[in-house]
Amino acid sequence: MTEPTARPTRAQQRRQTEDRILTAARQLFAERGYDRTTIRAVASSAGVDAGLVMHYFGSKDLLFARVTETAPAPDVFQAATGGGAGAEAGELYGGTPDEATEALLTSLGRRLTDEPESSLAVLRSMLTNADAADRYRTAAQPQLDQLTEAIPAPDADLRASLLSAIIHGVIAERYLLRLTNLADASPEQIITLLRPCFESLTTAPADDAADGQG
Amino acid sequence: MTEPTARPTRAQQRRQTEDRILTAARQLFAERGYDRTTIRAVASSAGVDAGLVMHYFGSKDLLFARVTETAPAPDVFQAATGGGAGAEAGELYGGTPDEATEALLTSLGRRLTDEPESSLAVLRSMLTNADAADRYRTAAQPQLDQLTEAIPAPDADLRASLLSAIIHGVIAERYLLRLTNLADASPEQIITLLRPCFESLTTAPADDAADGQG
DNA sequence: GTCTATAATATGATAGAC
DNA sequence: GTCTATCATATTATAGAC
Repeated sequence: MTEPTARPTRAQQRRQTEDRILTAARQLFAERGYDRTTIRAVASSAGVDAGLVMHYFGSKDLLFARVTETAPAPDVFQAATGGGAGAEAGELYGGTPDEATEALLTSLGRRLTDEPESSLAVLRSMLTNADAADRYRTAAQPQLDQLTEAIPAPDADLRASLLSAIIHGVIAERYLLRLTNLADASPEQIITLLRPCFESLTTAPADDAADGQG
Repeated sequence: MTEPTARPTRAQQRRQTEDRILTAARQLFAERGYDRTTIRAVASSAGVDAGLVMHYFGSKDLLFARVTETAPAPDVFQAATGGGAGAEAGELYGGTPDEATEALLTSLGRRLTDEPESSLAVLRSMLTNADAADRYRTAAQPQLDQLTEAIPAPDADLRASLLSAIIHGVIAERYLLRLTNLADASPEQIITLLRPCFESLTTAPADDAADGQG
């Protein structure tokens, strides 16, 4: 029992090093994508040896999985439900089209302010890495379900997919391609310009809503 | 002069083999992206040796450049101007917002029907390859300029960028990610759903148009 | 708990044979 | 004009030393 709380235990030490590695990996995967990020570069950036990274995470695939599994699935209605402790993340919310629009815009506003690096790692890699693509599909599905639920139209699923694709394009060009107009614009500017666009997709024409599945 | 036109000249033979290699490369770059496409795989797919590919194109970078330089820059107003021999590709066209919307939708419709593989090669690779990213920026610029010209608003450049980002997202999810809803939808369905969205971005509110740059 | 040494493989590129 | 052989390098991954 020498120095009961002074020095970190081996487990704490390991956890700390693991975190440094994960942080370095997250950043590099987000900046360069899966293929162009090497174990060596991650280790060097974390100030450790490449062998240690392998020892802790087993393989590059598993390291990438650990980095991207922490990516928060964007909950469309997180904001609309007040963001309190009440609503579960996966819970479906029978919102109106207007609520869906505003919730989606709020969610987009957060992402335009500060998109998590783990999400950028997925977005950067998903066109050339099957695991990343799966991760994206899985993460996007609840959002798609929520939107589809809220859109009163026979083609609600396609409308939801278009909304998702639009957000994908905007985030990709702002953060990954860094096209100047989109990278420099304020979240508010973008939100304001996209609101009518989103409204048109969440709100179906009157006859469409009454229509059949054809 | 034995058999003046019967057998192909060496130049013709070479050109033919080059074309086979380019076709194979185009397809593989579009399917797997730059990094995951190997010279060996291209050669094998073209039915030749890897050394020959290097001999003809010099390097992998140059091969990719040859594949992607043939990607047609989408001209927004190609359709609106009648598609005849009159308008140059780079010529600016002082269209109205409504004309811009319809031209952009027509252009998108073509791409939703049959996006060229050389464009897909660029789109697939541009998040992880600087050359591909430059190619995309260069190809998108004329379209952005045309759109900005046609949108009567102080934030016309941001509106144009958003339109471009939206198209990018839709094309990427349809062809590269192959998300089912977007991959299965008909061009007409997508066009119809996006028309109001595009209209809202090309058409500024009345006071905005009269406003200053603030 | 961390690092060194090395295996096993794959790649872009080059030189030269036929 | 096309292919064989090879170089030089870089990577993930493993085994074992300290």
